[in-house]
Amino acid sequence: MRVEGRATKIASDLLAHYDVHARRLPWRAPPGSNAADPYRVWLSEVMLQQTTVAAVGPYYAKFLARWPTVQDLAASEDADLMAAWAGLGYYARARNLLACARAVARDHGGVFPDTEDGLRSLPGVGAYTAAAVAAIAFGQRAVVVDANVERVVARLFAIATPLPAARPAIRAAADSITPDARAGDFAQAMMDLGATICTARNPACGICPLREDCAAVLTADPAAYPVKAAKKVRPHRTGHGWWIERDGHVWLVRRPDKGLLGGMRALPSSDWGDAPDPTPPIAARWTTIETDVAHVFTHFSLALRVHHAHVEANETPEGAGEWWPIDRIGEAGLPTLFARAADAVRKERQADARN
DNA sequence: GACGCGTGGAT
DNA sequence: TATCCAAGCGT
Repeated sequence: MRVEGRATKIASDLLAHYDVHARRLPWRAPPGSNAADPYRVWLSEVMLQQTTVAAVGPYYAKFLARWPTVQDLAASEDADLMAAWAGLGYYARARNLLACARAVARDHGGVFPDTEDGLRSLPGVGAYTAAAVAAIAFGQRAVVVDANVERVVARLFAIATPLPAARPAIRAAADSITPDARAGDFAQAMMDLGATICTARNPACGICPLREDCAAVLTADPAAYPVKAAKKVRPHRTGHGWWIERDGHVWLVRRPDKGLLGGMRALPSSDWGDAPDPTPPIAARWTTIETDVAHVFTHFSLALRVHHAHVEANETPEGAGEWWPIDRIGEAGLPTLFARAADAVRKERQADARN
């Protein structure tokens, strides 16, 4: 439900600012053109979920060069896709990206649905992404609410209810200021504002184009919005990983599709539980690296104890896996935790070689 | 609605 | 150094 007056002023103020100050981003059509490619918009939106623009940049360029169309992506091998995504995090996105591309290719003739509902039915496309693609790629009026919009709207309207309980009110407020025309530009303008001016910490209210529309700027601390519930403390866990080497190769496994680092290549490892002395995947003369690999995940921090050993040419650990050439370890697509473990082994080898 | 799910940069 | 934070989604 759109309310005339203040809401109209907010949209026009913001769009006028956007026309001059819009960030130039690789996935954005040039100013004045209506050439937004749904595939590119969708690809960028999925990569940008919970991920910074700076981190996405090189991945977006790599993906677009390698898979220029949704059909190209749909035809890719799972392992290639997962390896290309390695390092970007939240790997369920990569699995859903491929599932979505294949669904578009198979069920929609290679053409993305142009409605929010149609988009919403695709794997990995939630409320935010469906609205963003509908607005940005198809020019439809959709209420696009991400963390930036939540913050900007909570401040514009000085919404004091803590998140996540405030979400319905924030969404209604966002709906009230979303214009019928240029909804895609409006959404991107809101996100630009949140990323560059109405930032989480130290917002630059002095140069904000919505300063005279904002309720929070009249308060003692605009940055206090949105109010958030207290966070839980992050537990710490210890795990073990094994570097099994044989004739210039290392044994890599593929992690189960569900759960942490799902579907990714990895070193064999223990559960991240409390098992003090887990059983190695193969009997060998193990050496343990002195310094654990420290890594922080969203919901726990981990100290990975890395063990390494050589095995004989006829030995192979039980279960599925592959001998991967160590001089091409960079191409294995290891997630960051295991890439660091591999680095730790390499460094120890180099140190040993000097002694 | 809560929880699980990565990573790296900024403060 | 520790904490916060980033264009969320699926269960």
